[in-house]
Amino acid sequence: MRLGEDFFVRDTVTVARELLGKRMVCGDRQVVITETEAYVGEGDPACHAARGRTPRTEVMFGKPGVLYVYFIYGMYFCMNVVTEQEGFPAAVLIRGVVDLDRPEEKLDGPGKLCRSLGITKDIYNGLDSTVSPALYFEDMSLVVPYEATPRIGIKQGTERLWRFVGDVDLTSF
DNA sequence: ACCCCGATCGTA
DNA sequence: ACGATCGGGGTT
Repeated sequence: MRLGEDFFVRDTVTVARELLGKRMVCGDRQVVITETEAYVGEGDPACHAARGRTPRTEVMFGKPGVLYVYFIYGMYFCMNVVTEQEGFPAAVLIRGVVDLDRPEEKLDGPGKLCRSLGITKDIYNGLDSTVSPALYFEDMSLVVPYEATPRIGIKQGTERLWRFVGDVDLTSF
């Protein structure tokens, strides 16, 4: 069952935690989410929208469930899903997944998973995952133990434990 | 127009 | 721990 706007419109930290163990369908690829981070509004110094609305961060202010894909370090893309109500800029960064068909293939790292899944800004930024056939999320009633840690690669806001690393067990699949 | 640096990755 | 890499966002 596809995750809809009602799932993503909630508190970002909750959505980040609950995305662990959810299935992500991207074209013919099926992966399970194992690592996420929450970026929450203009009061979060690590959030791209911390300094207000800009052309890049526009989608973060928009509809929950829409993808925010950005380009970084001259060579990587990173993928987020927008959360909370329209007008409040927040999103969950997808940092790690495992391939359901090749569980040994760990796609750990936001740049690596976008490269492997072919997720680029020009095609995927602004895509609505609640209606798009190209990329969407599904519940798969998987219980995932997790730990919360500081977010990776940021210099401000490190005191917030908004990175979630799941211990995903796929042996029942 | 342009400068600077990043929500990274791979290797050491 | 650190260097590669470079597009483009944010500011001038």
